[in-house]
Amino acid sequence: MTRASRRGPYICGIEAALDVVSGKWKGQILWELAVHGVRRFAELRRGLPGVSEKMLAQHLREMEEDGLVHREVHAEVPPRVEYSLTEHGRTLNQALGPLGVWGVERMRREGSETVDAAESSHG
Amino acid sequence: MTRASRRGPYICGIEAALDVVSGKWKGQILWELAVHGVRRFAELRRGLPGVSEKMLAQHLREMEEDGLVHREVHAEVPPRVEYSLTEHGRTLNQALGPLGVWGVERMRREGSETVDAAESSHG
DNA sequence: TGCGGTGCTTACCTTTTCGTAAGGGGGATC
DNA sequence: GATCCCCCTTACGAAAAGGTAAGCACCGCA
Repeated sequence: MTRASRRGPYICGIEAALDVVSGKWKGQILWELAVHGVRRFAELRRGLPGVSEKMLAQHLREMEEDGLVHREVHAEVPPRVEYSLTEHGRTLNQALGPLGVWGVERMRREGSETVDAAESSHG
Repeated sequence: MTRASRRGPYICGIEAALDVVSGKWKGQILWELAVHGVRRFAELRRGLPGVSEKMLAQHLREMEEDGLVHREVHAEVPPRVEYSLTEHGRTLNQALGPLGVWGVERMRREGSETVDAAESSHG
């Protein structure tokens, strides 16, 4: 797993925060959950074009460990698993707001191809 | 280099911003430059315990490419190279503020060892 | 004459991350 | 009865990131 560097002693808050969001899909997962409130595994999968089941499951597990995501398993058939943000996940999302705005500015500066949804920065 | 994924088409601003700060030492480099204004290579090296010359040079070059860092070479003997933040670097640093605060909160929550300077979150 | 400081670069190797493909157990659907 | 959906897990391998060590060109200092 990625436990080697994670949760290391951090020099500053930025490190501690980046450690939790660094991961190819974590930003988008945070976004999806912030926008939709509650999402099932397959819904997230469809919302993140290109993600593999392995990476999605892995990221979700790490984010759960980090206290960002709440995972609720309904003992049904077929099994239903619902993901949502915890309070910490929501505050993280808010803390990411300014960064998202900065990112949109950067995209604008570089004239990089913007995918339609980018306008909202992060929620 | 890391050009493979960098500057890819981004889905949201967060991605565009994270792309620029993700890197083991970039947060701390940003911090050092924000605190001290101008720093020489060897000063940065001393300010980032554990960093190798290779990684420092590589990160600085990437951050220069990304328009965050200004590099000024003085044609002297011995050569003197000074690094400072550009305007974009400074605004990025500001955008990271809330994230740093969140990170400090997280460190506090987890009772992780805090290195003294962590109190200031990121400047 | 040799060492240390300046600001890097290069080669090589390990660690971490990500992707691909497959399987699995149970139920519903065709 | 075959296939699809659900939510994953495992095994394997490629790519990216990071670390180690050495070298370089020049100079001041002892």
